Amino acid sequence: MPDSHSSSGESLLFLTDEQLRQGIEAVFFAYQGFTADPDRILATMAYGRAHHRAIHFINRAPGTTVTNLLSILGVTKQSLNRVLRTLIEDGLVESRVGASDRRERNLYLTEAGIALENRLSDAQRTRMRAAYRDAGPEAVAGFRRVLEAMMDPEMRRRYTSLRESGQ
Amino acid sequence: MPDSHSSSGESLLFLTDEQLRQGIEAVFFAYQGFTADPDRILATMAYGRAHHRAIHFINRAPGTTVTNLLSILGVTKQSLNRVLRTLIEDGLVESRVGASDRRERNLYLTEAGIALENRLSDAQRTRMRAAYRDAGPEAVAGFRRVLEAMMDPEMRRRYTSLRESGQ
DNA sequence: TTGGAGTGTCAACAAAGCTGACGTATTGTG
DNA sequence: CACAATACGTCAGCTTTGTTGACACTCCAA
Repeated sequence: MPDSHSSSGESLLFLTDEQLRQGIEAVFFAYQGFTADPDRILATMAYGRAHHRAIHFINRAPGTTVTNLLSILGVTKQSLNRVLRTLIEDGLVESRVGASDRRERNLYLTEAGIALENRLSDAQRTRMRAAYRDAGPEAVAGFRRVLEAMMDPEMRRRYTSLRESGQ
Repeated sequence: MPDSHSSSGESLLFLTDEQLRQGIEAVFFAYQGFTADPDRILATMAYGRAHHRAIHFINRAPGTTVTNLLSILGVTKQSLNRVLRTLIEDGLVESRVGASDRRERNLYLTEAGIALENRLSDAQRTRMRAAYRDAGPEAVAGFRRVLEAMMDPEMRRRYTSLRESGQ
């Protein structure tokens, strides 16, 4: 994309360190809010954010493999495995031996897993819905555009492909 | 709550669960990118994200008290104290007895602390600057508006007052 | 048949959060 | 002045979630 702002003094002014700092702080405070509601629910169980993330992405891409989940979450195999094991033991996640490649494990949420996922994402969606409503549609489009630009290229690729498969 | 969008099909469509889910995932992936650069720098020292946050807000509001920092960061006194102690021992932060109320401790960055803060926030600002540039000024305005709406009211208050004091 | 990929697991450790309890100044109040 | 409350620091112990390193097993493909 050509730089359509190079002739705009406003655009230069916009990128002062102070403006950038405010953006950084906004991300920090907003992320606190973003995780607050699921965290409250998870705290009543023996689960944490790591469980939430695993449940979210298994729900999002049922049948996903462990390796794929690892690359999305960006943690080590050992760390994910600990979380996954408790979820399987508790009957929230099912691990099926891969059909074509039997080394792989395809992960699925059980009924109970889906129920928890709904509780968690309902809470999170409610906040997002309210924020979107307050900010308005144009703001949301900009919000999404900046978030996407903030991602590492690798993660943006994963995000984009998830988005395409989801709809 | 009255449905203020009943006359706008587009607005209703906008708030589908699928759209909200995409926003949630975008926040997750963007936050990975957001913390990646400082994390890389901090990993070369004996520091982590907690140190970064403390340094950031002490720099932002020099002379702030411990209690104030606690409420901004949303952690316990014990947790913050561990971080603060190492920063003071390492000569990055100075703790001065309060002038008016001598129970308080006013926190300041030292020269070395300022130097580290600059390294860390330069890295983070560079990414934000690039994202802002890619997305464009209107997108940034929307970005900021949605982030603010996502915050807990209490945090939004703190964010707003920081913003005012900063400029 | 053999190398390597995908998976799981053991052990040990670190960062960073938490609760609870306690001590010490200092300040404000009755 | 006496005493309660506030601000801060600290000790001890625990949890979650991340990390390395090592090793074993299964299975696919050359």
